[in-house]
Amino acid sequence: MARATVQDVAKTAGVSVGTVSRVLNGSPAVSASSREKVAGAIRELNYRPLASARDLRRDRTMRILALAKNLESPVISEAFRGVGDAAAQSGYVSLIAPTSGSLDREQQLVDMLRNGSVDGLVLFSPTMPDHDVEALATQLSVVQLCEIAESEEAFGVSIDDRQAARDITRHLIATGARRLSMIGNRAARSGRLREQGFREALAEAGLDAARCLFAAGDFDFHAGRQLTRDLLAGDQLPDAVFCGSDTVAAGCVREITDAGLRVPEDLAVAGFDDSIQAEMCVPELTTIRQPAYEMGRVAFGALLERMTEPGRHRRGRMFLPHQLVIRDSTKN
Amino acid sequence: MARATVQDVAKTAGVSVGTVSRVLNGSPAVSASSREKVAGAIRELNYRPLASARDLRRDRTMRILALAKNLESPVISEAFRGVGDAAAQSGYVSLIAPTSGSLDREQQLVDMLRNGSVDGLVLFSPTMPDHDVEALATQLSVVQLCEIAESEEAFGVSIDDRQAARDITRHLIATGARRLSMIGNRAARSGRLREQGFREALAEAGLDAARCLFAAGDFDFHAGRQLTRDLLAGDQLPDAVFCGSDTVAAGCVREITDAGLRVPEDLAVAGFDDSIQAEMCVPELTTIRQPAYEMGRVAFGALLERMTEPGRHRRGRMFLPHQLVIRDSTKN
DNA sequence: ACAAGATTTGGAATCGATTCCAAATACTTC
DNA sequence: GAAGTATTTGGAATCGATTCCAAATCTTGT
Repeated sequence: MARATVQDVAKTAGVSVGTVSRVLNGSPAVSASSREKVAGAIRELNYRPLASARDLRRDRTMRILALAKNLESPVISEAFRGVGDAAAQSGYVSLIAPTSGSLDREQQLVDMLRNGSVDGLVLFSPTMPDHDVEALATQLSVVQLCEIAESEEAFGVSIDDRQAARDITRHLIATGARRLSMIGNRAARSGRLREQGFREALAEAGLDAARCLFAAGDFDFHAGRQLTRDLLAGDQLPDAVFCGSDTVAAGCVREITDAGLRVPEDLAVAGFDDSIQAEMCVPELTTIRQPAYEMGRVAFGALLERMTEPGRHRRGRMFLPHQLVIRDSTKN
Repeated sequence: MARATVQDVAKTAGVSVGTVSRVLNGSPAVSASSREKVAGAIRELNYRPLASARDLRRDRTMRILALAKNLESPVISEAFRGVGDAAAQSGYVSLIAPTSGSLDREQQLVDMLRNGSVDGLVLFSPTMPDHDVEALATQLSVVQLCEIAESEEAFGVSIDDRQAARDITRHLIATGARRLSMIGNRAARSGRLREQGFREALAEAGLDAARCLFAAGDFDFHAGRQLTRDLLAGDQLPDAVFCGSDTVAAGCVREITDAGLRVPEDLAVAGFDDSIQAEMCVPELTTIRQPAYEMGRVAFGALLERMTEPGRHRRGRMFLPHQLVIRDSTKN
């Protein structure tokens, strides 16, 4: 059996297509009897309005899409829950797709916004250059989340990564660290800001950074181990390491422990994100908590504004407050 | 400026809409000169065909959707990469959405298949009852991945969870365990199969299960800790614990270690999935590796078949081979 | 019972891309 | 250069839901 159409429903209900559509869309200008007849026909035929026809006529889809390099990150996952819940409350469906860091894949997905497959886009970790993000955001309904391009025009929601890194580095210094290293990710926008904050905290304490290492490829547990191994192979050991993520910090702690050193007595380690990894680690990690869920809700709010009020176009970045979470991987 | 249409392109190119469409779709019946003029107009107007209009006319979207309870699971994430890569090779875009275990949310997303927003559906961990999965799969293009409903009609790809659990339990027994406990998840279809396999391995060795515990809510690190705490509070300790996931096993190991016992000397612990958690754990976990990426590819293949050949409809389950990975959390 | 007003209804036009058919043009071959 | 075939083109019909307008029906007050 082929799919039933609004015509079929009209025929079996003995009314016109106009009336069927009015029932479908809850128009008040329908008599109770018509409403019933239509409802009956819909049930009988198991009818569903075809999305493409509706979208074509209405010129919107009530769908949004989020793009992220990968979906495993707890922060992204949590932020996307926030987006999804806020979206649902406004009648939108939110979907997500991983780009795997491939420009082609990202392009293909961004095209879904260009060709009207979705009404809006949330960018978690764009692979395209900042300039392209800016161009895209000025033309269409786009909001950035977590990783924000350097641009006056595009709008984005995140924590103040620089300040957060400064806060946690200050904490390391306050607990007695004097030779601080960092394991960072210069490939990420947020990673560069965190490095900045780290260096600022050192500068304000009149300290110089000990050897800092930056990931070449992935920024994960294995990278954390490898970079820490390199760090430990150096001639003078640091007494604290600030890692750009909890996962990397977990690798760092593991490598230090395997080398027979103690955390935090010999080396303090700090992470970032307050993901479950921070709690799984032994000792548990001092880290920065991001209000990811709330960031997602706020980001959707801005996107909704952008989608529904063609005039308005927010710009710049919006910071939500982060929180320093002190655990056993740093001295007290 | 409003969006350009195929009409606009036709006008500026000085050809008919038919010709524009033919160029768009790579029809060979177009002269080189027309092709060029159209290409020029498209560039000039920055034209993109509107998805809803195209989809309406073609009666398909070239999009598929995957649903999972949550996206953080490394197995799901990896399997979805497989789906995505295979889909891309066939010109499909694949999206994913988390249901958070909410029936309403799941319903809303499944409706995207019903109303033609997508051509096919991949179900990772349905919240709806098996019976509904079966009904859905017989009517529309659906394939299950990892978690498979008990149904003859619906098709699904997974490992043989029962056999895998049997394999790893046999390994525990082979290394000397005699009092085996399990920390499992009866809420999941795969969890029930794993419990079955666990019990079968015990039975064939003539052993009785020691106290087994099952999660009430989430099946995560914290649940693993809590359930292990309960287990250790019992009067007679087991000498091995089989956990239904690496994350739970990590919680289990942590709790055992914190209680001053040693893994594997006092208690051996086995996980499941071979996620990164298994390597982050100290000691690293013996576990079962799932060929998640390949499972994803295979699942998409079946889905494609279902979407394009209306007659064919695979049924039953397809198993891909798992692998026992032996690490330090069990004796050798 | 009739006019004026309110409510409900039918049906055609519309959204934008695709496709089919017939017409037009180009190319062979003798 | 004519006849025939092959290539290219224009344009109308189509997909299915929504919406607007005019017509029909129902209320209400007198």
